Amino acid sequence: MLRLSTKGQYGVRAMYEIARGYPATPVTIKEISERQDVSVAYLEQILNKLRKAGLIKSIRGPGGGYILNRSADKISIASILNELEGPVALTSCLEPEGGCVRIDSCVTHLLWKALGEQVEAFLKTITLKNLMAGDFYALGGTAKKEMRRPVRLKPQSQP
Amino acid sequence: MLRLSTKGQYGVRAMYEIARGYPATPVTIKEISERQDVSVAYLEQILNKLRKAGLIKSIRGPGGGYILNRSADKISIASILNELEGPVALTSCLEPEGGCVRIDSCVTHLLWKALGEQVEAFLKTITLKNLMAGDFYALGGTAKKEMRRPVRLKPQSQP
DNA sequence: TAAAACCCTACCGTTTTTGTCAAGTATTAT
DNA sequence: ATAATACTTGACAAAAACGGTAGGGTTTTA
Repeated sequence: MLRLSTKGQYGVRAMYEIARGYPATPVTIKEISERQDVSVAYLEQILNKLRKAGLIKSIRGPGGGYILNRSADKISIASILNELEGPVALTSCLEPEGGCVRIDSCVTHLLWKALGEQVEAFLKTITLKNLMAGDFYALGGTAKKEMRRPVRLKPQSQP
Repeated sequence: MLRLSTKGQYGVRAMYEIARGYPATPVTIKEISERQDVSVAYLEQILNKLRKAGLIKSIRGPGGGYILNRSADKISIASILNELEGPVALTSCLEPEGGCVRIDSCVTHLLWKALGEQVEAFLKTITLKNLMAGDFYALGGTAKKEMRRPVRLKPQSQP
């Protein structure tokens, strides 16, 4: 469940490559394509969106390519995915346009909302810099035990 | 991004209705259908899976219906969604069968893995009982501020 | 002025989702 | 017994989303 589209995945990986050239070296689509094994045409679509969103800027002509529009520690994974896949909205009710007729009677509404916020908060915390530095690996290792109870509910009355 | 399928959504809502009858009153598909506004035929598919998974059991014949197989505080949202949508796997790499060729070189692999674990942990914490009791609303209200930093990364060196 | 490189939009095959339909089988109240 | 209730199962189909491809631009610079 909860699959991330390839667009989002490729987008983050592309941003990673672009970040590696920052601030001096523009990275071409072709280079990204080769390093991350994604077609040029598909990358064009993805990078176009990211450029319009102001996350990267492009330099045309020979010697051109893409560079970050701000430093890597100022670009969160959330901001990348938001542009490519829209905001986290686990149900159609929670989409910006809304449109849920039964919010009041819907028991699960707040559940999905809370989960969405949890995810968004997580992704906001992590930046391209984290991804590059690999201070990320802590999550898979030492922090694992901690991660087993990341939720703050009122204490449950369970024996 | 990250849409939950209707099967998962309806499944949780159906379980909620069944939980309301626990332990004395079997709840019929028709009742669930009316209360949650989901077609009987579709519910049949969903409840079938949940029954095979041992979350509920069915009682046939007149007066029959579905009842929980164990108490509501022993059934997590995660267990429901897992049966209906499979485990959280944000990328195909992370599916049980695996199949990722480039794990070593994939910078984002651990990121998606960590996020998936975060989500799963969240859903495991919340039970049908929480959903019914509404001690859930804390998440939308008071706990909101807390939820803005649910991630435990090593402190980032950001000024 | 030509090559490098980005820019844009349309389209299309496949898969997944979201169900419906039809024909069962089991159980029990009467 | 038997009719009514209710679950069980598998096939199938419309519609949406996904995952790209194709092919034509435009801009910049060596």
